[in-house]
Amino acid sequence: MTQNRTHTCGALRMEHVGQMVRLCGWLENLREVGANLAFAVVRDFYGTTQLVLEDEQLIRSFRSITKESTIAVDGLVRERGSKNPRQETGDIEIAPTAVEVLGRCHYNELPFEINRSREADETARLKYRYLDLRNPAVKQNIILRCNVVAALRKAMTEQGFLEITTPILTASSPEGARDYLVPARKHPGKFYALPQAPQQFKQLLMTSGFDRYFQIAPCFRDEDARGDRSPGEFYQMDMEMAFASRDDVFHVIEQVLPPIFAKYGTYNIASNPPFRRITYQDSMERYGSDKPDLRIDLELSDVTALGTSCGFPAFAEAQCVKAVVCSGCSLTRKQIDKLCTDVEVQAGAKPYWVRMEDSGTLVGGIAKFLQGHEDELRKLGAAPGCLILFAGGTKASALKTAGVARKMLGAAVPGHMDEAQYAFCWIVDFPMFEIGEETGELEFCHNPFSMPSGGLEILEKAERGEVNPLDIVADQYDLVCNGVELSSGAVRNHDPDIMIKAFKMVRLGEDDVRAKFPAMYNAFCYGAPPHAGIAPGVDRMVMLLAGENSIREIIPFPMNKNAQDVMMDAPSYVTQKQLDELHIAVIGTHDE
RNA sequence: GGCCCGGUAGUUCAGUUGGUUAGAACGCUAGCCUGUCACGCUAGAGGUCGUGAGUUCGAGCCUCAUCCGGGUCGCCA
Repeated sequence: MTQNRTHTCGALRMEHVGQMVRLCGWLENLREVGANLAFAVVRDFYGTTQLVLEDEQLIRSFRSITKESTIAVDGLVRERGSKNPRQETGDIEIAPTAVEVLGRCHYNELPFEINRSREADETARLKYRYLDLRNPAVKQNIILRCNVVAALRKAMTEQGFLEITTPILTASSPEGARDYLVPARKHPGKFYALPQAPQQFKQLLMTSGFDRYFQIAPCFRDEDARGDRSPGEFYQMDMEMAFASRDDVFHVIEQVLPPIFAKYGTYNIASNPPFRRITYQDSMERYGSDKPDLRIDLELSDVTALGTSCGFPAFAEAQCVKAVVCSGCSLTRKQIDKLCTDVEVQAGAKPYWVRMEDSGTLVGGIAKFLQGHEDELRKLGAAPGCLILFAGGTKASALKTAGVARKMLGAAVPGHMDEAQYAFCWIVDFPMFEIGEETGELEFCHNPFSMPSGGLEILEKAERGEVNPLDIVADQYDLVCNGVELSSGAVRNHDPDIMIKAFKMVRLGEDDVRAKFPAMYNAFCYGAPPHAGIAPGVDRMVMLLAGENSIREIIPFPMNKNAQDVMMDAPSYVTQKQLDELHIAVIGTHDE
């Protein structure tokens, strides 16, 4: 018996009735409904097909095959006696004449039931990921990912971008995340690093004249995981354009992403491009976050004057007090307290609350301090039936707490969030510098590659004391969708003079610039084009499109939270011979 | 690294104030059943209650320690 199948398990329809076919796949189920009648289900990548067994001999052979074994079945396509409208092949069934086991499943109990694997323990799913992926619902996310990556490649190529691969083994970068290091056998004591991003290579490509580059780029960062952040490695749709401005980058992204979201997404796009642009400062003031979820219709109000003067002790010394007014709130006192506690867990500070009764009087929480201020609150939108949350403290703390409160209120109170859509926006004008928490000195806020808005001139003004360095913004931007930071990008600083001046602001000299980014600095001294780029995260994009909350659902072989591959048992110990070759001495392990 | 939640049958979970032999569903095994499709019915097997110590006449339950998992904050130029 050869194994060449004539059809897949998702292909057969009424038009095939009467044909002899061969199907290959996994034996999913056997239902015996009588002494001489049983039904089996065979599954492959494309779907499932029902087999009808009407012969005692045949039923006995199927009974002896463990579920999830792979089989080849020859048989006649028949119309079903009773059809199943929920199955794509539900009009037909196969009456097998022969069955052959191709790969026996050695276990009659699996670590979890294939079709219910999403409910199973996650460690078991990851350990037996090859079984988990047999579940059509799990598999579908991987197919989605493949389609999205293919669509990105196609769209970028059509926009005139070249996909160019950059090295995986490269130099450790001095700033940013922790590097993954690879010992260099031929250079004892030296290490390669896996790239945190192809940042420097793509900028070097710009100086070479490849003026439209992109890459589905693997990026490696040794930082702890999150629900939306896989440990270790992730992919970005990295792109860069020469002789280009911020608007050119926005235009490309607004051409490329919306059709992909429209075609592969679970929801509709809230508004057509161009996407709304919100300055960083505006976003922080109005949403308490630099990645606002615009599906929520709530905004923050500044109530610093009221908060510090109303007599509420916790706000008396506050630098800033923010309020979120949420109309139509039917939460019970218990639910409000729970929400405030949840906000505290995430934001580090607790919000305070009052509710406006139908009569217009304030009750609950800090109501007694606000009595007599009802008119001021009404100006912020307060109305009978509304809940108002207050957050006060340092400006950063008040914004963060109010921002988290806004998100949680939006999710908890019906009518304030239309979940079933994709709401995009650009966050622009990020600050260039900040006062470091540990050093108390001026530091780069994000990355030093961004062009300060105003160029050399603004830095010189800052140097002369005419401009506060903290007011300088970088030509840097984020693409945000539904409260998820999809992407970060910038107009790059391609001018060595401006670079040196920017580094000087944070007390670093030309030597430091040369030492930190030798290739890029040197290259820029040979005539560099102005350039700008961005790098949308592929994993997060697919996560949004799939409507998943865990990044692990859209990665083919994810690691667990502790950066372990429990299926492959990585990381693992290596032999002494391997260590010797690499000139590595291990001085201690956790297992000892 | 901090904080929160969890760990009981192959799987998902319940388990009262600390009190007899630790339960259910699904799965598995056997039998019955001629149109099932989450098939149905009957019976059965299956448990170091994460690990260690403690309190107690008695611990799945209380205390301490420890391991593992998830979430979150720190971190992520």
